[in-house]
Amino acid sequence: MRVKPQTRAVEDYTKTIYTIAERGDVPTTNAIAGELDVRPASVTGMLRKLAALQLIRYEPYRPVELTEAGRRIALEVIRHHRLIETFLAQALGMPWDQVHEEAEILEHAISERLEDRIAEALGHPEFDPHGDPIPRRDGTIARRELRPLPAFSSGEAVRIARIRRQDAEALRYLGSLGLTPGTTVMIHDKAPLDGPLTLELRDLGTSIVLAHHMAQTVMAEHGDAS
Amino acid sequence: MRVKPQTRAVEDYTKTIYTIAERGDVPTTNAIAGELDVRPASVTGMLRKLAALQLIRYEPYRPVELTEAGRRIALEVIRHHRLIETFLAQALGMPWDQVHEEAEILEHAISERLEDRIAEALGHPEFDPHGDPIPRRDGTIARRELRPLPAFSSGEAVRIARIRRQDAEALRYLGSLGLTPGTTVMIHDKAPLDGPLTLELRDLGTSIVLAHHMAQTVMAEHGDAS
DNA sequence: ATTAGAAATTAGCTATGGCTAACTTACAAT
DNA sequence: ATTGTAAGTTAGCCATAGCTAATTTCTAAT
Repeated sequence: MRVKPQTRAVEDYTKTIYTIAERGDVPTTNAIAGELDVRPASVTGMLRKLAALQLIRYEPYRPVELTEAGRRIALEVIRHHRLIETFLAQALGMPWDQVHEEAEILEHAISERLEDRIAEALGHPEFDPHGDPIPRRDGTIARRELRPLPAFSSGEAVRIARIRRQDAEALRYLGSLGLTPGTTVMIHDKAPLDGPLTLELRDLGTSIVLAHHMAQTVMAEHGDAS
Repeated sequence: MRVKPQTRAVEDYTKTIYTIAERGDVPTTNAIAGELDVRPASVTGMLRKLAALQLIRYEPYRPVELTEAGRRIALEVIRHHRLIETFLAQALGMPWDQVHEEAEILEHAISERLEDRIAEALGHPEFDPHGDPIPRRDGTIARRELRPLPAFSSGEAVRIARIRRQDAEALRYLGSLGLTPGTTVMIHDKAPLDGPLTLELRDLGTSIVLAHHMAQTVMAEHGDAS
């Protein structure tokens, strides 16, 4: 999975293109600029460079696409990121709403040697504290059939598996409700017209109400499988 | 001890100036260039910038001197570096000859928040795996009266406290002989004219021979004190 | 006092990756 | 077919921090 020395910008752009595509959006100049918090003009410049490096396929005015080489770099950076998040949470007890920000920087600073050691120490985890899959060294990724909470029906018991958010505030909120990966909840009620969901925490027996747009970011699977 | 956002170059230069002065050398343009592996012309440029930032006092053609602000930055970076080394060795079992290289990069990537957590997890250590003192958050440093091995006399029992080297090869060599901080050795013999030292490892009872120039980098204190 | 040689500086260049302002292109609505 | 608007690109700029080559300064030896 090793490629060759890359600048931080190259790592950030390939990673961003990958994650935009992975969540089903289109990796346009504007989308990338928004994600990286730079101006679109700067993105155009970098896209030309990435294309020259054969990391993306790029036609002006068209969305970009990672090449196989680009994908490998993206996955490597994401692996770094998610392993670091997992390590910070498990080894140092850092709260799950803080680990993303730290990993955002450390992902560029960690060596393969150290990465291996961390993966080893953690027992080669497949998922990070948010339930995001950690790409394996060979570039493969664990696949799961997850759906957002509102896609389940009232009465169903589901196991929360992944939170598709990384902003600290939302994570703190969800954490305070007990909605973390691994938790099993019962869909008690779904208010119509994209209204809030009422959930029952299986373990505590308590009931909570969650806005539809928040529930959309909570991915789950049936029952308390695996 | 917090100051303000600094570039990596600023951190590297202030740290380098500090360590050159700390080991008793004179922080000249050439010395800094050698340490950082850049050309002297580049150093001159950076020195002008550091002076503008009030981090050093600088007169052309003269050695530089850190200001109080510069010293604070240097100590902060060194604290990062040595805490990371200690963490990598203790928490991840990384060998002491590898931790320097990793820390060299991570020292610029770690947040104060994470640093605090690491210090906490380690129980606020005062020394890193090489015996180098870890500056405290308030900028103070543990002081010890150490002397290089050849400064002791035959027959003396000394406790190794610090290795003034960071290259992996020398560290691996010393480690293979058992000469690590905390070990107590007996100076068995000193060959004249800067000849090799014969040492006896107290615990194992084995005898080893060490070149004078290597022994110079091994700092120790009397007996097995503290 | 002069001068050779080492040390340091200056001048001018490079690459990276941002930015703004001005423009071009694509496309949807008429 | 035309045109307005949003999206994207180009041109030209900036800062950072490196480099080489040429020059200057310092210092120690004569």
